Amino acid sequence: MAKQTSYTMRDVARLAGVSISTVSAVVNNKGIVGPELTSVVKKAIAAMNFSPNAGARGLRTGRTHMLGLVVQDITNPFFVEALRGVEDQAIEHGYEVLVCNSNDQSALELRHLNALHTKRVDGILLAPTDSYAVRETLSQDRAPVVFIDCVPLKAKVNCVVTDNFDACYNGVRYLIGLGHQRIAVICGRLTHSTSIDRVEGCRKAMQESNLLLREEHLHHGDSHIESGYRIGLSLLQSSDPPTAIFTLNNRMALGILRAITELKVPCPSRVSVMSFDDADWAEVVSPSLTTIGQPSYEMGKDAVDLLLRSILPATEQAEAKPQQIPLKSTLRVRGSTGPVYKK
Amino acid sequence: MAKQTSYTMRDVARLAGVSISTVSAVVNNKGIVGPELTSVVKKAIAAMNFSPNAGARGLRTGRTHMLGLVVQDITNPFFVEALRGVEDQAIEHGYEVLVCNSNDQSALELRHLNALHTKRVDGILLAPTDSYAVRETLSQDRAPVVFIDCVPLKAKVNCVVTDNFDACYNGVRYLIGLGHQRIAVICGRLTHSTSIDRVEGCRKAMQESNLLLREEHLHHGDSHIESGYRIGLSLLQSSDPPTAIFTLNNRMALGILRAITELKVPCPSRVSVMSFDDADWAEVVSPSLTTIGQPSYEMGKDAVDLLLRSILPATEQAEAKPQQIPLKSTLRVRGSTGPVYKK
DNA sequence: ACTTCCGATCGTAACGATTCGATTCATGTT
DNA sequence: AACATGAATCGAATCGTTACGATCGGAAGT
Repeated sequence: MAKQTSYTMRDVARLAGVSISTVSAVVNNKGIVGPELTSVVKKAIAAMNFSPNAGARGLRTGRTHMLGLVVQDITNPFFVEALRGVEDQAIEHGYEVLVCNSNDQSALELRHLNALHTKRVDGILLAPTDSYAVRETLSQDRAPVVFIDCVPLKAKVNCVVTDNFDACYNGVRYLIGLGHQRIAVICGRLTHSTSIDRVEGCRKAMQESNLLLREEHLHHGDSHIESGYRIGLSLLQSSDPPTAIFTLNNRMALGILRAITELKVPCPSRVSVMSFDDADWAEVVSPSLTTIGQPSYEMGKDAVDLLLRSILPATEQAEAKPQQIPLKSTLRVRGSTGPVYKK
Repeated sequence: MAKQTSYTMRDVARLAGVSISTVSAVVNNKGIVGPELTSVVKKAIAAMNFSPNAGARGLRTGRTHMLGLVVQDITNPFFVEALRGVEDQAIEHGYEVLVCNSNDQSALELRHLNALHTKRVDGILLAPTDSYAVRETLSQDRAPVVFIDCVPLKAKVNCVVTDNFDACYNGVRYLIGLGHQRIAVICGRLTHSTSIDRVEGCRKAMQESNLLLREEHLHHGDSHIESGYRIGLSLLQSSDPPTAIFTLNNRMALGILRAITELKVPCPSRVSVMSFDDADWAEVVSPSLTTIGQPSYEMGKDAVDLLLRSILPATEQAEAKPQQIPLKSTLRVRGSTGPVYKK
């Protein structure tokens, strides 16, 4: 194996017969090097296939041009879309993205955050698995952080989130409008602001119609397919099953659907299903799934914008106070929801 | 904003009253520092919340402990699973992963590869969009590369791939066993070794049964949902439609299914559908989808192992010749395939 | 008592880039 | 002719770490 020894600016300088500083000036397009020297240097660079050592550069300049993205579960297409938004926008501004999947384990999340600090990334995008690792991270003398999807409880931070409360409120009102009264809500872990907001949105809609979101109708999953499946089975087999099921995440919706097909429960005639988060398979499953879609790609993009704003503060006062960028979700009615079944 | 100035080893050394070298020795667990000094230094490190600057370290040691992963399309769950395998295994060995999505554009792929080189990653995992950027990348004095999913045409390289040929051969034989004779194959771009192998596998199975894989039955998509949908529509509406459709990728399968539900073609009674790549929605779509599943998570893991082996050559001769690690796919028969329809 | 040796600690020179003040040289002004 | 101006180029210091040779005691060997 070649021992990975690339050329340095010194080599280029020697070949071109100029000083190292001149090479540096050319590489960084400083525009202060005369045209003929510039071309000589560029020729040397091309000849040697020189590419600057980002580590050394970062050491000197204090900027690494890397962003860290820490997501709770990369398996979730929602985060993949967000990742795409992040990447596209990062590239656009000359940044690379270090992707970390914390796999719903806050210990791993913490480890990732520390690794990112050691790598001296210029900024961090964080979709936290819980809010506890956060205190560490938000300390001064660490890179600025933008939260996505979910904000740490009672803390003022930069974040990009969707209108979870309103979206669920509207979703449940839609179900109630179809005549449903026994609505089961399957939520993720309530350590997430996201889950809390969504549940509260549901609760408000139900209260307005004098329905209670009773404990027995609020089910706690872990955002994964299996838990949706398990809860779905028990729900559908209970003596007094709900007429509508609202999962607060699309992985769990897959589990519910699996339970439904397995038990051959007619949907939506016997039970309606609605899910948070859209997915590309939503139109193709049987029946096609009514969802509340979030603009996840936008979320990633906007988050990078916000982050870069605090990395490169244009005006000194602009970056003073934490900003929250709210995005709108949209209800996409498909085949899995319908009027309530009358006995 | 805090101006992102972390403590350095000098600061720690001063506080602990020792030399910088001693701090370094402690940080790296060299085991040559006396127990009492070690504890003093560790205390100082903790007090200052010191974490070493990876850039400086990399500059000195020549290793960055970063791996680059370049995938053609992060939207494809197959690559997400592979990514998970890569991450888990990388973490395990103390590496971080720089994820790059080339979005099926080879220009972007090249840009990513150059960026990774500038960042001096220790190794690269590459699922190429086409084989042309490869020559650049495989040059000496660049980091070692392991290809995943797809190998550059006629080049001996390190790679981890599945048994594309055999899997398709077996898949088509299965369809033929069900009585199908008019089998449409929808392949991705034939610049991929993967696509080529798969098509050849199909071709062999058909030839053995004296069927020809005629040009008109080989359809070229671009691996995305839309192209599957478009091809599906035209196939199903043709005057002499195939009795079975085999998509060589799961995104296109979604497109086919969309076309089928839209045209209300009974499946599998009128047309059978089979797809390469499993997905978590495959059991839930209507009808559930017969697939050939690849061990994508394993692929990622194995690829990292192979890569690390050429980064840290244990014995000098071990890393001499390129290795190919082959993995097995498995046919998962579900509801979308059945006996051929008799008029 | 004198050397020898060894373990623990320290100083310093890299690593490869950027930055900034110093230098050079040609031009324009008086 | 003497000097100021300014553009183009260069040298040296610096960023934070690791690696390696030097140093310094004290224990052991004779």
